[in-house]
Amino acid sequence: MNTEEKILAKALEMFNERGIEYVGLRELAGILGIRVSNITYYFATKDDLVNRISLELSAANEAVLRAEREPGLHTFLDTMRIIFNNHMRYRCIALSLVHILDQNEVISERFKKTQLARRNFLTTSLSILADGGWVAFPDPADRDALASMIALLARFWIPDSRFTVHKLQPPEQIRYYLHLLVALFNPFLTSKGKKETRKFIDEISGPSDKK
Amino acid sequence: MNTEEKILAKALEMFNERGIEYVGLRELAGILGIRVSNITYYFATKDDLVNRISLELSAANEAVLRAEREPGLHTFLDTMRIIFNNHMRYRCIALSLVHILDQNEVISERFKKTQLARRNFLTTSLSILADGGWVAFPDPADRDALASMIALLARFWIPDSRFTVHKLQPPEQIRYYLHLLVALFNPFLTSKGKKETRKFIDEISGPSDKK
DNA sequence: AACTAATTTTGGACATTGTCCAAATTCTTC
DNA sequence: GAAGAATTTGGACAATGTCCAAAATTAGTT
Repeated sequence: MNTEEKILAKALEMFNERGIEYVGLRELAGILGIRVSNITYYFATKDDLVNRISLELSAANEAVLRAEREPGLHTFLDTMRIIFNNHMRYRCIALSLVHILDQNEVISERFKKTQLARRNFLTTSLSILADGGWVAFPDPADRDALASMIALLARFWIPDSRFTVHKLQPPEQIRYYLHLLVALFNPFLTSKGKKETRKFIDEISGPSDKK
Repeated sequence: MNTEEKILAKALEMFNERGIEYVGLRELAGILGIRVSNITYYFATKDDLVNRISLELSAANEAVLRAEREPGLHTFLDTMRIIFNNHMRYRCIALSLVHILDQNEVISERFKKTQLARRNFLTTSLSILADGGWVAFPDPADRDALASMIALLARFWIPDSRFTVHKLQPPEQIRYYLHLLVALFNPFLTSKGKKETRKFIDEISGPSDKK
């Protein structure tokens, strides 16, 4: 592990724990046993460091979305589960998102593209799910509203967990919001869709609830 | 208008425009034609200033929730509309909420109480709406999920508007998210409920769309 | 009107932050 | 082993929020 990787790893760890804004470069350098200017050699500004970390998150998420999987509601939910796990691993980014986008031109531009791609993924996914008979939207506007709400949930469940379920452990927080995601689908599920959501719910609550 | 009020007014204006973190005390003082230490005389720390502003928002919202109004879906939606307007007037708070709560013990404690109260308001409101026949929840869990999603929407529509509809003017942004709020109710509306949501939609889109 | 006490305002200092740069050190390569 | 590139260092800089003693202003009392 070279210096650059050490910096990235420790920075992510500390940023997640205490928040990007509250970790000073001098403290980070101190813990790593190096000098501040050694950090700025690899990352000219703190923003660059944050940018790199957020690039890692983007890469992880894009890998998930690029993966070809059997279509269906279960697959869709499972994809979201993996994305939620990524969010948790890089939660410092989600927690400072507004702040970061205000400040960081590079991330801001990339984020806009990401948002468009995610929106496309969502609407096409929902259309496929409707065509395949997993869900049914009485009103076409229901589909768009669902897409908007899923996007909102995916974007803000991490900050929301600070207020709502912050006493829970991370795995339980993820479960809570995955349940909420399923609940969003609930009014539109066909019996075929219900079966897959039940399976999904069983899977995510299984590993820790078994006795 | 005394010095304290001048500081509060100009601070809110600048915080809303550029973000709390990006307005320095020296700049604020400069525009007001006073010295920095004159600000710290009234607000010992910047946090205290932010705290006061967020207190104003809380007071405005609590006044809305305390107001006795005729029960019903239309009243509920209209109450949310007023709250959304308050959020817009104090949008700097919503935009830095996570940041503020991490940093500011006083606001953080008060916020927890506010969240509980808001949650109570939501669940009892939804129960009343169900009892009154405006909405019907096939599954009792639907009601809780709806409450959670409304809470999420109310908490994060302002930051979300940065990403999604940030090219729109504030009034249109509010309309967009009020439509989303109505869409959340959509699957559960009775015909009685449908009538009131239609009326509400007409009202909020009327004033600017009339030709 | 004059004096006193309280309130308000000021100028300057302080520690901390991210950023920057020239010099010193270490590592590669031939 | 020497030359050149890559890395690391120490110290400086401006900007920020915070703080304090002194000056200026205002309010109240005789």
